[in-house]
Amino acid sequence: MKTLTTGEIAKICDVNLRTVIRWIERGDLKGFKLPGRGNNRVLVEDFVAFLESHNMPVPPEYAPKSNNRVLVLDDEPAITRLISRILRTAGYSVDVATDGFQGGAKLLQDRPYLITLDLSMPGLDGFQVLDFIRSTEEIKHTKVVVVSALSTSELNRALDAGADAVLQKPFKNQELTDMVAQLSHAE
Amino acid sequence: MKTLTTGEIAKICDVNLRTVIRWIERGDLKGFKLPGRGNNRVLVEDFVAFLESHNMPVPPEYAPKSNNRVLVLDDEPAITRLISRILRTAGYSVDVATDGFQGGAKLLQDRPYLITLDLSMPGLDGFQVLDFIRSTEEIKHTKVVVVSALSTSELNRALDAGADAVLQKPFKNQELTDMVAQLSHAE
DNA sequence: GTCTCAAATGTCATACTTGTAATATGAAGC
DNA sequence: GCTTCATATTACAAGTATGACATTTGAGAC
Repeated sequence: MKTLTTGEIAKICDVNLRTVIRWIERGDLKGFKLPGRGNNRVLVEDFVAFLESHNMPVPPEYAPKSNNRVLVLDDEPAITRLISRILRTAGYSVDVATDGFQGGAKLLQDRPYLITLDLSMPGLDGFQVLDFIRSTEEIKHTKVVVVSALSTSELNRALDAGADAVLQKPFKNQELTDMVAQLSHAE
Repeated sequence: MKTLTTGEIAKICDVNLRTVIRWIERGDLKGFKLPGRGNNRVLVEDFVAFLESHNMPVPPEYAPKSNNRVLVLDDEPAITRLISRILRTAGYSVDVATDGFQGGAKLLQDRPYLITLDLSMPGLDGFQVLDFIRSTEEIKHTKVVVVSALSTSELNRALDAGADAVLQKPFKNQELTDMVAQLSHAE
């Protein structure tokens, strides 16, 4: 549970420490007090919410949605290695899940900006996964890139089911990076 | 009777260990000393009371929670229906996941108190799931009941891997409810 | 433009809290 | 026995809250 002190916030916002305390007292910034003399602490998430609600710049290290966090979900290690190498080289922060359980857990735990999804994993229906993602509030905004060797008509079905993009195997490195880059710059 | 060390509390509150000791010395935080060198210990309930009385954030894993939320993970609808009917009748609030992705996602989304886990789901290695749960901070405290038709030796392996209890199929209704009840009242 | 006023923010001194570093000692594991 | 790790202790450094007061900022009014 990472917290910030008034001094740290003062430096980040380039204001006086006294001012930060007043923000907290006034209720503009949510915080709490330590038992001792009542030193203030602010949860990082509350601080970021404060910054955003006032259109203040959010320092990159606290930006929650750095558009470059990607989760690769595929059961074949050869594929995950390939994709993660390509995307890492392109500057993305890549995490890998090799089964459905890890995939679902990491998606909700880390909230990556984008996920690459194999449509045909053993014991896992890709369309069902797509549907679950789109109907779950916490992750419905996740960009989904379907990577599959299935036919074009199946891939179109994936687009209908809510995929943001599809990539037919085999693919060229640049096709993948272009696609991910486009989705990352979308908003 | 779960207790916390000063180091653990320091991490949770994001303060220095020295500070935690001062809180205890000053009487802000109720604790007691072990005989040896006088290492401090704090009851979880006292710690939570301390947090609440100072309006400090309480980490979800210590928040007073209803011990009756259960997630059933199994790919066979017949099994999920059976288990969820039994547990619902026994008064538990039951959610169901029929594939690994849903299982992982719902575990991290809803943080149920207990999960029933099928060891042999298609495309999903139950031992790997167990390992993932035990090594992921947010959910490592989840009670895991393995339900399987596998041999006793495999079930023992599951216990070694971190399962809190195992249930060999076929089982009687009461075996399941007894087991879940025992784990729910464990702490 | 500039005057005025009010609100917000900065400055400073003081007292208290918390962090840091080094060291010593018990706890836990082998 | 030994090693490794976490914790307690000490003394000191650094950070923070508070109050009183100064300064800046922005919005009207003229």
